[in-house]
Amino acid sequence: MSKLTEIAKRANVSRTTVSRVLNNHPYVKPEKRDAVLKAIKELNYVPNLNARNLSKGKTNVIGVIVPKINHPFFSNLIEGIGNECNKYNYSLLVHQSNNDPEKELQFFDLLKYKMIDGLILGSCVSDTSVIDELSSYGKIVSCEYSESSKVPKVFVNHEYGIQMTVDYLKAQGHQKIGLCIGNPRSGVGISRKKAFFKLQREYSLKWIDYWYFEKQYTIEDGFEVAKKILEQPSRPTAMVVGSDQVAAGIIFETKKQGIMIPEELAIVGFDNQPISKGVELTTINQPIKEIGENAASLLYSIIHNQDVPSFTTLELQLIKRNSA
Amino acid sequence: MSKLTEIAKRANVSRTTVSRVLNNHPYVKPEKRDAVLKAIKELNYVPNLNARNLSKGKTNVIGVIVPKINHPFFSNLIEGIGNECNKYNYSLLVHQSNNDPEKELQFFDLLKYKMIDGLILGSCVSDTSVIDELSSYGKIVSCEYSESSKVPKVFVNHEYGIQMTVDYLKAQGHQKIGLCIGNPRSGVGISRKKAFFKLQREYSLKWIDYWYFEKQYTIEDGFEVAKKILEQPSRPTAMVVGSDQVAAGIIFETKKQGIMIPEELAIVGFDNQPISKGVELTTINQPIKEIGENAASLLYSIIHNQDVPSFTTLELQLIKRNSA
DNA sequence: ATGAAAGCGCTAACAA
DNA sequence: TTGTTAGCGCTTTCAT
Repeated sequence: MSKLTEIAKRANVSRTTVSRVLNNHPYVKPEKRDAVLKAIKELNYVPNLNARNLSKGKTNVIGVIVPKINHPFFSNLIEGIGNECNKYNYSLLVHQSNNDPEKELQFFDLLKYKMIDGLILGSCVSDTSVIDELSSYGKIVSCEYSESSKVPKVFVNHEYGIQMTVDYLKAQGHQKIGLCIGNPRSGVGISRKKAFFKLQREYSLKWIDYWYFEKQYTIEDGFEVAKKILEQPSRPTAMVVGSDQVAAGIIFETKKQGIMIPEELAIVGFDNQPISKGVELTTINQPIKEIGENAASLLYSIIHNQDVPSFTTLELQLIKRNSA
Repeated sequence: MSKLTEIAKRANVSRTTVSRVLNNHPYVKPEKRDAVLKAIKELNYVPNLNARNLSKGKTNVIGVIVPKINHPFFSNLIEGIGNECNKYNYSLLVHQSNNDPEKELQFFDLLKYKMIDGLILGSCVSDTSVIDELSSYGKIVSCEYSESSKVPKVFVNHEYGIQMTVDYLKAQGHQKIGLCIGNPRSGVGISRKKAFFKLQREYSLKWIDYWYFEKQYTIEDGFEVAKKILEQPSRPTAMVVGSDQVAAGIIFETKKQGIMIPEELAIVGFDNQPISKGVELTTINQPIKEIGENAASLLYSIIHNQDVPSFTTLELQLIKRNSA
């Protein structure tokens, strides 16, 4: 494993010159450059990034933390982030927190320890104070609403999304509307819940506590939710569901039991994932990939000390299909 | 940003001792250890992983390359790998290749450059020679069949999977069986294709070239495949589909057009993804997460110079539902 | 149980 | 345009 010094020797130049060639610096005479390149070929030289990282004080790696990779929302988000990283020649370190604050802290250390140049919070349950403190160690961007004023945020207006769906359902005469969300402690969960119950009171809709479900993420969770809804003595006539996966699960199970959708139970999802087309789910289109791309691009900017807006809001859109 | 030297000074010990405390080495007197710990607290010391990585010659990071993160198969695989990484305190660098050999090479460099301690090939289109050469720079594990003898492989027996489905369909009297796969150049694609056509001839099944589809990955791709099948002058009576997503898409579209499944068109998928339950898809269960976990665990072993089997085969299982 | 000293391999400020 | 030199911050061998 030959190192830079050997290249320098063989090419009869200084290590600096070799380094310059490696980094495409100007001010290197073509002859020398060629000599270096030749030596590199001959000795089969391979640079060592750890040395470079240490010396430069950066790694060209950014991290992203999500509860779980294998969820369409997050893998979509990561795809967007990853695409953008490719553009900048950054690598992407992915960590699953499982919504466990301990695991989050563990990953945050990588930012403190200079292993990553920046961090994207896909979703995060840690306190604002934790994020605030962390932000003094490195650059952070959040993909959801956060109280922390030190972190640029790129997200969609979940309140507005909820408002669109509730208004839409109300306009169709629904008075008994249930709610099903994912993690109630994440930024997204908090916004949606708050928005829903605000409207719920404002419009004086009917309400029974067991019309509320949380921590539901998958198609299979949807099966269970559907079962619970259908065995309730007093059913909602419509459900606002924070995830297309869960919504699809509800539809599958509901139809299986012979209940008509939307006549007996209307469903509105969230995300406009491919599956929603399949089950003809009315849903809120959310530009997930764009959120990821934007987040990565913002992070890149702040790493390079450029100013960025502290809020970036992307548009939501109601997609009408046949489930409501 | 205080560094190790300052801790040493403040605690009145050598840097070596500080390092020992940091790394939980034995042979440190409790008093000294406490003094060091105290200094660390007081100075708010934060270690620098790049320095450590350079010094130790490893990073505790492994990489995984997949065509696309946002596909249930791969995000599931990554989840498994990620879970296992958490156990070993390894971090996971994820890269999307888009099945582009260029992009693969780019990522492979990280192994050469010592940025990652090992590499998992989720799916890869590079030549065996590339992988062979790469393996002299670092540890690699593949999650699919590969010609390279230098790389331990953990995978399922795709030939057997195909055999099970074809046998199952044939036993039901199907003679016109179509095939739909993903990337025909990946290890998985090659195996499945070969196995299918072998049986196809062996059983003297009927065949028309337009019963074959490749590069199909998503639900939406499934819509298109279905449309194409349904407008064919001579349709297959059954389809073997290499992905539950695509299979689900085919089912959605087919049903929409009022075609009966499985009576008019039988479908068998592959993966046993959650969606397959929803659409009642007959499919081959593939322990994706376990593949990921196994791969990560093997990689960990070979990084630590332990011997591992060069093939690890996981079991496949036909899950009968209502689509065939 | 502890410390001195020699790395790990590359970069960059400065001088020439 | 090039080289000298002093780092980057931590680990580890070896001697004590």
